Amino acid sequence: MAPKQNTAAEMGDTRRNIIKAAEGLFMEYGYRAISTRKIADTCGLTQPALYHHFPNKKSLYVEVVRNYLYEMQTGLERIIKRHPDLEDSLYRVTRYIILHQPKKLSQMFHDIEYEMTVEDQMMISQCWSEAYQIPISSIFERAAAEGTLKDPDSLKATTSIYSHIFMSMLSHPLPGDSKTLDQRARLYTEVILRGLSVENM
Amino acid sequence: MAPKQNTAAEMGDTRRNIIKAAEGLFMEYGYRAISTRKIADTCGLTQPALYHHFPNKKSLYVEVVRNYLYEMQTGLERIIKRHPDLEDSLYRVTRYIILHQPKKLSQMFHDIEYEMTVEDQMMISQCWSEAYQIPISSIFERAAAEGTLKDPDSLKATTSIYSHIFMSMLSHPLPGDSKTLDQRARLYTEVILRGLSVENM
DNA sequence: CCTACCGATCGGTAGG
DNA sequence: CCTACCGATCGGTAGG
Repeated sequence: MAPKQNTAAEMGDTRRNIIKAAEGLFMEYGYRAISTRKIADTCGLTQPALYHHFPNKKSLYVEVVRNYLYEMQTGLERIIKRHPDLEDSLYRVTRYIILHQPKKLSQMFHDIEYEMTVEDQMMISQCWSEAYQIPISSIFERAAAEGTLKDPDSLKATTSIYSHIFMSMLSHPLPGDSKTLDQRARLYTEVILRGLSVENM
Repeated sequence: MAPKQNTAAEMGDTRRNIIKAAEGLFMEYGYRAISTRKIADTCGLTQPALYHHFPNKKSLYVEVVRNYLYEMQTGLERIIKRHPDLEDSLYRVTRYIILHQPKKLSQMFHDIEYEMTVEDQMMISQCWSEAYQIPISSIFERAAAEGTLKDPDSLKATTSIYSHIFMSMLSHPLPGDSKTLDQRARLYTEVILRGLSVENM
């Protein structure tokens, strides 16, 4: 019985399967909590077979993150290009992020900070910046130029800090699951743009 | 040579030392990433000695979280009782939380959700509610009664959701370390109360 | 509170 | 892509 050997096309399929299975597991439970055996089981492989596609666990994780961030970047850039209005753009971006964000984005940050090498951290933080920071900051930049946004200098901030705060708001899902996606997105947009107080100014 | 045996008072000291050492480690690196040996080393003990003070790793973690949440509750209640004004109160609470919050609060949530038993989760979520949710909601409740806060119903929300969003904003520290504590707290207070847009209403 | 040690599980390798 | 296996590390226990 010859051991199974796949064609190049099948290899590529298997590789994509592994990345998608690992994405779901890593993002929900974290890097340390997921063993290579668990990932292999989910794909219907034995654990050593993973090492035919990736040199080690860490580089599989890096591929998962790169792949996820690239998809997010593509999605956000598409929305922002098509919707120039500040509130409309923020609402659509919020919807998109809530829908596509892995359960715990902060889990991902933690794993990158404590489990990856410095080189990987730098590469990933570049991808992160291109996927989230730059697209969202560009919304605020555009609005600041139009005069519909508070001048960042007046708050001793920047549009980059604005986008950081906005992303933070979205990173912990609201507890009440009764609300619709639309309601959640409208609530976040309202709060980030106009705040909670009644008397404005 | 008789093995070392401590008095009851010394036992209590050792216990507190363990909790404080474990707090720093667990909150920064996460439950799984910190071994019982690492905690013991930090306290100058051998690993099996920990089991003289706590039945297992999980119950030590639970004590760490309870202790942390209780200190936070005391601090927040004291501030809120003394400062009735909405903006003033939020500013002081923000300062206090930034100063006393463990590096990654979301790390704590993840560990509680995935590493603790359901019974411990229920007990801790009770403590969490008393430490954060109830005190911060009470600020918003008071302001809503005064009419200085947007009616939660009008946004299909509640003061509890307001406080959840507010806490989310604070849970990821701002990247630029150049800003002072005061600047950070003022920025958060401004954004949560009045938002980022210029035209209000 | 220590020394000595256990069974389980981990990431990764050898060899086919 | 599989079987078989390694060294390291983990949480926890025995016994004094």
